[in-house]
Amino acid sequence: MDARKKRILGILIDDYIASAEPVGSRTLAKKYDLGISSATIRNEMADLEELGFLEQPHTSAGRVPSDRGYRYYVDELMPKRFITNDAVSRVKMAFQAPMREIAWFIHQTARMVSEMTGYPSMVVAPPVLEARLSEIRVLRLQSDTLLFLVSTDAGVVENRAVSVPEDLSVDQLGALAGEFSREFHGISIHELKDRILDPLARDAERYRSLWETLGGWMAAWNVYENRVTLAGPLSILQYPEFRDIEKVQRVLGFLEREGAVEELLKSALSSTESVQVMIGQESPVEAIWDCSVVTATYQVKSHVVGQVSVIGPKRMHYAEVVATVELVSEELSRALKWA
Amino acid sequence: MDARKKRILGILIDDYIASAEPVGSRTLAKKYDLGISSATIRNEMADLEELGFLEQPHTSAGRVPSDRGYRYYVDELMPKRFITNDAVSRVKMAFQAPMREIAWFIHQTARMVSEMTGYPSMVVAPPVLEARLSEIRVLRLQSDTLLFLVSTDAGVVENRAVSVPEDLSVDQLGALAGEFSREFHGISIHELKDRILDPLARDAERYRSLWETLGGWMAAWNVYENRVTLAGPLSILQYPEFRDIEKVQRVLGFLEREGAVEELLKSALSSTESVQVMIGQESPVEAIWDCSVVTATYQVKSHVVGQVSVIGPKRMHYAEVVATVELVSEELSRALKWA
DNA sequence: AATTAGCACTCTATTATCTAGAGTGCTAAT
DNA sequence: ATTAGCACTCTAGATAATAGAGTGCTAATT
Repeated sequence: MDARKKRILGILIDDYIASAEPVGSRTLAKKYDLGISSATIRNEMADLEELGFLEQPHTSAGRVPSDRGYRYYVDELMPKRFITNDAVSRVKMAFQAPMREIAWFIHQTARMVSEMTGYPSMVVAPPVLEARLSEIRVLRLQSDTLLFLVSTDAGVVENRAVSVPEDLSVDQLGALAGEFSREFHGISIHELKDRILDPLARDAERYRSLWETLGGWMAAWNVYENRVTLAGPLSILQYPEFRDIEKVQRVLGFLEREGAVEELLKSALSSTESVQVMIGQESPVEAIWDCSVVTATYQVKSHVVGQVSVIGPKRMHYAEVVATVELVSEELSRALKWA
Repeated sequence: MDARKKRILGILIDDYIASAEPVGSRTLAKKYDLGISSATIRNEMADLEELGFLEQPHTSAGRVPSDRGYRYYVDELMPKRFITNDAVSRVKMAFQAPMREIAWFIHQTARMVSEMTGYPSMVVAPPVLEARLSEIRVLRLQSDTLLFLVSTDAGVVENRAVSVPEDLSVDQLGALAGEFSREFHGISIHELKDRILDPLARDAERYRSLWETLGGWMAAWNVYENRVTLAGPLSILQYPEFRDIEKVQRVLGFLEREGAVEELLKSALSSTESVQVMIGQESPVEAIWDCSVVTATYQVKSHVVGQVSVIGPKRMHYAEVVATVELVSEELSRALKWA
């Protein structure tokens, strides 16, 4: 791999990323001022193909990068720090907005990433079910409605209005909240769920119907077990590689399947790199073998708690996407510091 | 329009809804036991075409319902109360789950409707910005974090954790909340926003930085100005009329455009019918001229506050969709009664 | 008078065939 | 080592041919 080969490979991939058309030697020679003829480029391209960086859709077409070619591009060739000041300030701004429930926050993040990159984005939320309870408060909203406010070490995760048939006084409410907080402090929501659902684990006589209500509430809480938010799935329709409806369905079907994306992104957690790129068949999931996935992790208290991810055609604008995803995940880590 | 014509029209539309293929006289005669020959059916079909209920894609193809044909089908021919017990219990169940923020609730509703019908669903949320404030509570979450809990006559709409630099005592907090509640009771969130953002309208000296924080919060609140949640947009990909990516983009592009759907559905508000069907070119929006939209309104305190809507190809399973949308909107009205 | 069988006609979707053009690899000249 | 030249390959797109489904009309039948 001499410098000229690298140069040609880099330019070819850039051109292909921009045009989506197989790149021929003549085009390359004419369009870019390489100082060598198309014949020479042809020879180099033949070498690059032999090395496995390029492939031909068919004998008389131009060349297209192989998975390995993209890999080399991502690791060695692509421009770094490809991000505008506008983007940086947009992201910083977004995370200065006041806090809300985590689910919503994650949702907005995914939207922003998708909008900025032009590809679908998946964001994995922190594992709320494993957060430790710090406090439970109970407020009276209306005569027959209580509001439960559950704080954890990951912030306020949940609040719910619950209709309670029993008539509890203000004092009783306070006592109830205190009791809850004491009894459940430090356990995870996951455990809380089990405890409340298990009739043996609790004093069944006091606040009977309240317990039952809470039980129902908890049982319905599995919404949260899906930690992944998908945003902007339709943006892939604009790319010519997704002209084929079948392909679109295969990919988007996978992305929409609950849990599937979470599973996929787990395989990106092992790396120590802050941003990881998964190209084509490097993915364990066949449905997305002609896609690439770029994933960054974010942290709370220096523990990885979630991921910010982008999916698109292998012909992806890697430099920009990597930079964006990295920026967002960093800012997200910062924004979650209050947790 | 004698009975036989109606029968033929009804069967033809049912068949076309199921098959997506133009229906010919021979097919009709063979597949359904009408007791008349294909020639007779041909004559009837020619009449129905002349009446404007059917049209031919080209001379030697079968017939396809026209907008007017679908309209007649929806108004007169289609089976009523087309809904399974399973569906009914699913919906009732869903609305028994405990309450959460309205935005989330609406989101879940849209998802359910899309899943049940197999078409994209749009749900218009109640106009939260116009709800009247009933109470504001302020809690301390952590030493430097306050939680604002805003109740309105449409329920708990919002809660936000806000970092407050000032060190307020418990008493001060209570006083603050009381002051807020008194001062702002009965005004809309819309007005609240204006008031807080206007530095002249308030005593600038007390809680200065708190006010500023709240101002920032309010300024960012325009998220809520988009009242529409879209769910399941990808489901249209499965229908053969959306084999064409261009068309998909045109329709989904419209659905994703903020405000566009809200605008469209406004035109369905005038009717006194609980469910309204908009067929093809009956829609004011050209982008969805080969779609149909089924919309039901829901109420709080017998005021219409939002809509539940489904969009799909004109060849839509109207009976089922109408029944579903009606059921969901009724249950939604019931569930929101606590407001 | 309504229905039906028969038939010529129309139109599309599919398949087969042809062609231009872009790109290649190889060879010989620079 | 590079490049010009050239024969060769393969696809995308255009054109032509064909089968088949469906129609409308007419004349026969009930």
